[in-house]
Amino acid sequence: MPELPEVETVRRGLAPFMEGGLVRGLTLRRGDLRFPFPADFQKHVEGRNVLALSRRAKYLLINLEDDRTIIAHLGMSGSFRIEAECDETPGEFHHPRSKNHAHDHVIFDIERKDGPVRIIYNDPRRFGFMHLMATSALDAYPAFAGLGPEPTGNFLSADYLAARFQSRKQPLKSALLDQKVVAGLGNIYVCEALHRAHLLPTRVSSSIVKASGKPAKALELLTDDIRAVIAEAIEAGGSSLRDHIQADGSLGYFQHRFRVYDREGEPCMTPGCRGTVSRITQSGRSTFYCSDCQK
DNA sequence: ACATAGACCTGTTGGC
DNA sequence: TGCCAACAGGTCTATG
Repeated sequence: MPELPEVETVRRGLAPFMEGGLVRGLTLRRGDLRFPFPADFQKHVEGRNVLALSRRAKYLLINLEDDRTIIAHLGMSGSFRIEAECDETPGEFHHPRSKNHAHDHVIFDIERKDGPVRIIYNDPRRFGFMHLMATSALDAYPAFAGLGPEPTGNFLSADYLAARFQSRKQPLKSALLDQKVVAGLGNIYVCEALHRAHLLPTRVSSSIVKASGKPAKALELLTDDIRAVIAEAIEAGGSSLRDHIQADGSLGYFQHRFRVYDREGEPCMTPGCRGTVSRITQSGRSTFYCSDCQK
């Protein structure tokens, strides 16, 4: 589920409940997710205030006082939800019936001026993980070394991509999935961006760079489309927050109409295009595209 | 440098 | 209805 826009939505949803709150309790329902939890995880976290929530690529960063930051990754199936205290029975929390509580692995009990809240991390497949770093040493976190620029910021440009693609024979799909090229793109949004840019996912990356090393027009368009796809998805996440947060407290899953992803056999949505969406496998992942309007 | 396959896990879906 | 294979939004490792 979580590519950059979903993680950003989770961050925005959690921030009002966690920032400025005190972690009264941290409950681990098992010893590990994808990796073991940090040694003395509770000891480092309990009794500390949450200063801020931020995000890098698909990583959620929970910054605590005393130079500590929790680095959380949601893997494929991780999600957070928020439970408020019941009015009638203080100490009890609202449990949405729709949720499968079997995979509630981590519980943050947050103390706030307006009452306690419970933040629950649920992850059926357990590909997610949580690590702990000194905030002052965050840059030394191995996964952050060599991470590409965020598609939301100014460092992603056609010139930058041209430099990265210049000698790449990799297909565009693989190059864009590489977190060292652009941080935060995943299978869905790469498919969507390439569809918007009318570029075949199988196309050799260097083919959209001119001999001079300057970006071809196609790469200029691709850059804009990556930005647009991500920005729109973050927007969609924002509206889903307003709609869903009261319903069951879940964060991260939101309705978003994709133009190609998971639409195999359906008509291409490019205006004027009469093609049909195809599915192929590239490096073990499904790729969706239209062979009529993507070249 | 690059591609592919497999690993980690459980849940959902679609075909028979 | 049941059963089973295929597949799922992410990374990491090993192997060619």
